[in-house]
Amino acid sequence: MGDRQAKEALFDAFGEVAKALGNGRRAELIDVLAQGERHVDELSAEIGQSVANTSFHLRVLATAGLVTTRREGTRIYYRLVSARVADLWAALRDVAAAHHEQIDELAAAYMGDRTRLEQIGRDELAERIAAGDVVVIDVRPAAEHAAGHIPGARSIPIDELAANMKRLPAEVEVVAYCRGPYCVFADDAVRLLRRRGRAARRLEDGFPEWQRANLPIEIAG
Amino acid sequence: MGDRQAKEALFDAFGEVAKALGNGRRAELIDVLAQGERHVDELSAEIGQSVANTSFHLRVLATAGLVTTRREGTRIYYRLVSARVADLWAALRDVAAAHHEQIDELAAAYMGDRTRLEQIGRDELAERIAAGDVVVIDVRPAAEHAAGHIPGARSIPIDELAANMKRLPAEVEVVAYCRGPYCVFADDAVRLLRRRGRAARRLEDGFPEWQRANLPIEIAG
DNA sequence: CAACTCCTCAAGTAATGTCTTGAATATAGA
DNA sequence: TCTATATTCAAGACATTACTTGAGGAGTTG
Repeated sequence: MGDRQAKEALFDAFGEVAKALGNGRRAELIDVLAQGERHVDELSAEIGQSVANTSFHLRVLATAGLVTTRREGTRIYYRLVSARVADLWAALRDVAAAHHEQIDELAAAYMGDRTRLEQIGRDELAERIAAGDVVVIDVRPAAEHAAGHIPGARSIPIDELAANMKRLPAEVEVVAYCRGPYCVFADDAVRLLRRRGRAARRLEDGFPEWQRANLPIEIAG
Repeated sequence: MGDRQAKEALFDAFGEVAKALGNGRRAELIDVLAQGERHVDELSAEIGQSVANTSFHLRVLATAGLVTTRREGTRIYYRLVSARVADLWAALRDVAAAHHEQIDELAAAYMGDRTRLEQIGRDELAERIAAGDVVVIDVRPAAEHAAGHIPGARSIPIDELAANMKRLPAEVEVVAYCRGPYCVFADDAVRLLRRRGRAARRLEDGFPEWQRANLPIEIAG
């Protein structure tokens, strides 16, 4: 007790959890799973890897105690073990963004120029929803909307936005949201809407952050 | 923009930060540095590694943007880049403790039996300090006390406690604290005090958590 | 039960991580 | 300037990780 070997084993175990997050593909998986459960095939497409490799990474995450599974027919659905895992992911992202200058450049390369993109805060959006003078669109894939979304938000995956734009009520501001601060869907949606002359902003961050702020959510509606 | 390659680069960068924490020795370093700055020689003794290897691990942490340095004469002091890093470390520890059953066993092997060890909450301790009916002892190494401590706490490193016990005022409860939930010093102190018939409890968690709870601290007093 | 879908497992390879040893650098003090 | 101290750097041995390919297991459907 209290000796070096036992201490090493304990801290190695903490390290194992960090190591599980220490791979870009696994980080992407956590980011997607923070939206809700998904099956392996979808996840594999999401991170652009083979199913075998995706399965391997998911097992690493499961062994580290970060994700768990549920079988439904031939499909196996993965989900985060708890909301704390999403908290950990957010903390990691925040530290990385705050102290790793490179992140800014990489984010800019991935997200494009965001300087002219206006955002709306969570609390303000909650008020506007209550007042009813805003249309909220969820531009994530339909499966993520089904797994949980902001109350009243319409599911219009980014790929389908151009075709469905006319069905949005006129003369009302549109707020788009997606997965989080590093998700491009909402940015793309706002740019598209503005090009077509609509008033549009993106919600700060995304759905998991809305949920973590204890704001109301709706499931499969 | 928005393509897979850019997304991979961004998430790889997040992964790099996690990877920096993904080693038991580096996790120990973060845990120690959460107490305040320390120089390489001390850190090397703290994690039981060669100075060269410790220096290597510190450079990994620095490259990941988690720690930074300050030179003073021939010594180089390392510290966490910001309080957010301590938050990240706490989030990691919490997730690990909550979901990785093995942690419980490893913690028990390292910490010993804690079932009979009473703790006192932060808020309760703050009140008791204000009321003046408690003696608070900081059983971490003196360097950590010097880098920041709970107001009024006496520095009595665990090695020196047995020799200094008589100097503690009689008939007053003693509260010991150290580095955090996985630090053995306070446990050892409480066990020693109780064996000698003193009323003693340990503070829940440790100094970094006290600081993160925005309770008052004192530096080099 | 045969064919199919979805997922996991095993083996292999190239790349990366950990720790040791010994040399090199930077600063302080005689 | 010489010496001592504190830290970093470089090279190398050894273990681990990431991804591919192909086979195998589990459940469903005809």
